[in-house]
Amino acid sequence: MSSSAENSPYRAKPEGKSMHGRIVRELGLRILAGELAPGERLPGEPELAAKYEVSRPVLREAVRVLVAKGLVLSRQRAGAIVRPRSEWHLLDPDVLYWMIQTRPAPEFVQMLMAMRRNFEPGAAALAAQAATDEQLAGIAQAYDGMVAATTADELLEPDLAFHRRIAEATGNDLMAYIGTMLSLALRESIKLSSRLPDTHASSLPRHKAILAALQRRDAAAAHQATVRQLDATQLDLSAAIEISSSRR
Amino acid sequence: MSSSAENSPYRAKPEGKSMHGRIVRELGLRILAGELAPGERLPGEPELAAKYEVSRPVLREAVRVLVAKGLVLSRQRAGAIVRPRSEWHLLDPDVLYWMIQTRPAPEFVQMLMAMRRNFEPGAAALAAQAATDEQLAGIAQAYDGMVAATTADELLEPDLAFHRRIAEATGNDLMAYIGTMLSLALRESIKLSSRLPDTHASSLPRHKAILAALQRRDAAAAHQATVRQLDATQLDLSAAIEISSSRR
DNA sequence: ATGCTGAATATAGTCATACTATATGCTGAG
DNA sequence: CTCAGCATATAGTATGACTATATTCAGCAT
Repeated sequence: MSSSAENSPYRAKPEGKSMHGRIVRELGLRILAGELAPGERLPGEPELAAKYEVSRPVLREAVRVLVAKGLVLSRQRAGAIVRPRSEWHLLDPDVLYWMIQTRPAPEFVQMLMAMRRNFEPGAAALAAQAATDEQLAGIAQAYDGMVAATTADELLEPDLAFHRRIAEATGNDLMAYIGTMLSLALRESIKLSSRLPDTHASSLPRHKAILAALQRRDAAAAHQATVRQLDATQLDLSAAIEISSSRR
Repeated sequence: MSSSAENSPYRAKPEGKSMHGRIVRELGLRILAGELAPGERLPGEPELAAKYEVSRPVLREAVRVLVAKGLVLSRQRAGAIVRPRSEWHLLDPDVLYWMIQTRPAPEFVQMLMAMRRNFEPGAAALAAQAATDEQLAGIAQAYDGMVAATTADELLEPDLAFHRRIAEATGNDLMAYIGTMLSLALRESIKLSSRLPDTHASSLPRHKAILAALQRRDAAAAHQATVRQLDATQLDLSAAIEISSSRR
């Protein structure tokens, strides 16, 4: 309002996205970063609206979204307070995204890998039993995309699709959702951290083993092949973390 | 406005909760029930506001929440359209809750059980390695609560807490979140469907085996004991479903 | 006829202001 | 010292107006 405000109240500053979207992102990141700690009360609506240079309705819409994601609790008279971490909807894509950006990458990747090791083998086993022919074809197609990739960068998307589609092929909506979120988290983690060494040559046969097991409808083999693939990934990651920490 | 409207615009009709909360619930349920199908465009804001007898800002806050949960996509000029099911945030507590209320119970419970079988054994194994003494004490306390229960109803909460706390004891926030959502889903499913036969006597020793393995820090045993407990639950459920379907 | 350009239009997005409802805290009476 | 009732701060709701933008369609040029 005060500093270099335009004469028109409708200054066009989309600044990437919509007004309320911008505020959701800023407040969400501040909460995830711990700058606004659980139990803490954030400023009143008029104050926040002034700070972000938006009207109160827009500010309220932003707060509503944060409430919807479990980050804050808004009560009359008391104001909006940050909820304890255990109440946050960590598997909301936005919350997950903010989490990636505010946590030490190695720690977060380790958490992701623990999730994968506890999720993907069983998902593959289920997919071996439940996948439709179309879904198997989709997984095979993702594998083909991996084969066609010539750089680590080109490998990323087909690789993610391969694992995500296996989760979808379980026929279990909740598992498919988890697969999608893992895929999202991995993508952003990798984009953010330094590139991994080229695992192209070593990872292809392991993925092929998973695909073959699925096509044979061999649940046990699919389980085992996925475990092996994750073990290999874990080793690659450990090496990469080793390198980046020794570089520092 | 028209039918039996009060003279004051601020008619006190909290009807359980806040205005926008009510609308979020109604629209969310209609979407989950398929009454508003993916791809379908829901009425414009002024129309919806009139229908639910609220002001447009309140209606907009409700739509924002639905957007935040991945159920709808709101674009200028085009209006708000229902997103495909694969985009919904199924592990959002509200979405999960609406899902429970709009899906055939047996089908949903089967999906939940598949999730549990693919999640809890591994979580227990991790908890055996990572749990703090306080967390182990909390799990033991939940077990004591199960022992103290005299009815199937009293058994429910300690039982849920037992499994949820194991997930928390993995030290992995994402797993803890999944444990919380599973707990929520199980509670509501059970409340909604007919009570299960009294599994008190048979379930106690199996839970004790899990607890003992955790206290011994024996990951393999914790894994195995959890698998056994889930197998038993699966049998109980199959029997219960058998009964309720033959009754029909 | 066909493809392109630009104006009309419908709809969500934003703003400003005013008033209400309610939880909290304080003050005074018992 | 306890409790009831009032004052107050803050979120909740309402109204009306204006803006921004994507879509659609008409008119023009090719």
